[in-house]
Amino acid sequence: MEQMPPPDLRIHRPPQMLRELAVERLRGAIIAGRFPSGARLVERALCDQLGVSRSVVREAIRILETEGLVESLPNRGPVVARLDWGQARQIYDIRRLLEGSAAAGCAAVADGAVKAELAAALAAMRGGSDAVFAATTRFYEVIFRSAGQDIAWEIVQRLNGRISRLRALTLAATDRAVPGHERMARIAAAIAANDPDAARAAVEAHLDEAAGIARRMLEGV
Amino acid sequence: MEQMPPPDLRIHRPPQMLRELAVERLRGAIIAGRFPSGARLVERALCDQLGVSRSVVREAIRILETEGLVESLPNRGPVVARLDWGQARQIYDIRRLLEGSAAAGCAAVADGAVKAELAAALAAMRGGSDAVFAATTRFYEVIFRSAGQDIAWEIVQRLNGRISRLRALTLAATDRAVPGHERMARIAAAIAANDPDAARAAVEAHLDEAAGIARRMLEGV
DNA sequence: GCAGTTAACTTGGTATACCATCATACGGAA
DNA sequence: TTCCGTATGATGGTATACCAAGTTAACTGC
Repeated sequence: MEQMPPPDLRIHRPPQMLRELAVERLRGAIIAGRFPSGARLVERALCDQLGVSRSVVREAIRILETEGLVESLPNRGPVVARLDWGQARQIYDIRRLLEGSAAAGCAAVADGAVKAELAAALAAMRGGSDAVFAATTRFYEVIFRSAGQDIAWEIVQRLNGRISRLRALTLAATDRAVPGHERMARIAAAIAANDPDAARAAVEAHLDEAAGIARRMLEGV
Repeated sequence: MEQMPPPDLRIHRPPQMLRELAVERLRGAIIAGRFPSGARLVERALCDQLGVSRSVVREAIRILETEGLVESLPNRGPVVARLDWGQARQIYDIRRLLEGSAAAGCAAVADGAVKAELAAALAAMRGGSDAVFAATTRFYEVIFRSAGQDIAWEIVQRLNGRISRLRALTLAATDRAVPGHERMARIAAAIAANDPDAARAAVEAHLDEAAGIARRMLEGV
């Protein structure tokens, strides 16, 4: 006999650990530019601002360090990492390889469900910049996961933290939302047509454009 | 007139932080198989074994977590991550992309100094497995750095932590040291000839062979 | 034999204290 | 006045003790 599934009545106490929340807060603040490049991250001050203890702050900083958002100088403590065009170029190059490969792999195996999810993410991109960000993330996650490349997806997400700082400025300066949507629609179309080469080319075109914008912003300064 | 480079007289006080030492010890122990897959990493026990305090152990575990060597279950604590062929395959795929690109980039720009360093690393591979490991690392570091791909090098190093666990078994089982040396010599030759395509092909052949060995080990079980 | 309770252990988190180092500001001597 | 040394404070790094919540396992009573 099939039992009724046990109803999930749990209080849903945040299963997220305090340190994860701290990481997200800090990462968000850095990406949003509330901590400028080179700013010192004073532990005790962060404890007050986040309302957590030093252990949590320190572990969070270690994690952000591995993401390249923070770097610790000996005897000086952590500071917000600087981002120059040399680094951004490398990151775009790596994303070009990884996302291109994932899009090709996804196009090779995409079935109806994958295509529907991509279309849904694309449709969800109407709205505020928060919705755009979430939908974009979802879009790429579907591509990577369906291509069976979870580890590459993790790497790309970590890399994105570093260059997401550019997005804040990009969005503030130019309204790139519409062309971005267009580019992603082209990627989705190539995947819908199960055309790996076209998918890779679309991804690379998208990234080349983004890299160009980043370059103008970072080199112009 | 060329000035003498300023002599480095610094006392060289261990600039390494305790936490870095702990990370290296733990990583080494996991790679060497002293902590089997799935084993729980009890914080207080590690404090005793490493002779450091909980703060250090916890931060070290966070770092190993981002390397994929450890994963933390809520309310259970950290355990040694399991490595299956699905993950290893993904890692080899990513290395194929990144190392292939780096070798091609290196071959495109390599000058005499780079070629000499590669030859030196190759020569240093005579010796115990420690020397082989160090020389191999140095070999790839030269390739990535000379290609201007420091960030990709960091990523590859992090990924390598995960599959280095295989190397311990590989070396124990088969003596792949000699063919490995041969493969790397072919990479160095392609770079010495400034032939990017050949360099990429040599790297990919090397990795395909390594992936094949890993597959037989992980799928056979 | 089995169910329910309890006890021990572990974790995540916090607070606190201590030390070494670095930067700065102050004060005295040439 | 200027320079040097020192006192002081801020900061990071480390260690230790403690608590609440959860898991695990044993134990006990039926």
